[in-house]
Amino acid sequence: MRKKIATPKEISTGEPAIKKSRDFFLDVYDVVRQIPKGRVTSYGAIANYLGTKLSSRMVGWAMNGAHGIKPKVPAHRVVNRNGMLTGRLHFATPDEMENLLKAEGIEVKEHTVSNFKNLFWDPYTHLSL
DNA sequence: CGTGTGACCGGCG
DNA sequence: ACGCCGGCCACAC
Repeated sequence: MRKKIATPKEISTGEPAIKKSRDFFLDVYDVVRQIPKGRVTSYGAIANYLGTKLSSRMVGWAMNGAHGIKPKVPAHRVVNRNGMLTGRLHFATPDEMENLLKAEGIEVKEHTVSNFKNLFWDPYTHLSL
């Protein structure tokens, strides 16, 4: 079930979306949407699940366009390998990401998810190929 | 079509 | 522990 979604450019410019989206983006969004509430995962884990574990940066790029698209993409549940909220500055406000996580019962200190190890949700494991 | 950049990651000194 | 470097690949210029 993959529909056409806009690229970060198209979204940021408020374009009609739907043009030449990459399946990669869609796959990323699908995975992110499946992250259970109260759990988090990393860019690398998603990339790994999609078979392109060396392209974790693309996951971040995809998140860049995950804003305001529908269905909602819980981008706040994606952090880097250390549990750090590296993408927080890309949200409406610098605290948005942190607040969303806290609202789900996740403790955040110093821009880092506490007990990240336990809350980590690996799509490669849970969505078994 | 070449170059630079990035919400990353793993490896190496 | 810490910092640097290379790889990946889509996109903007």
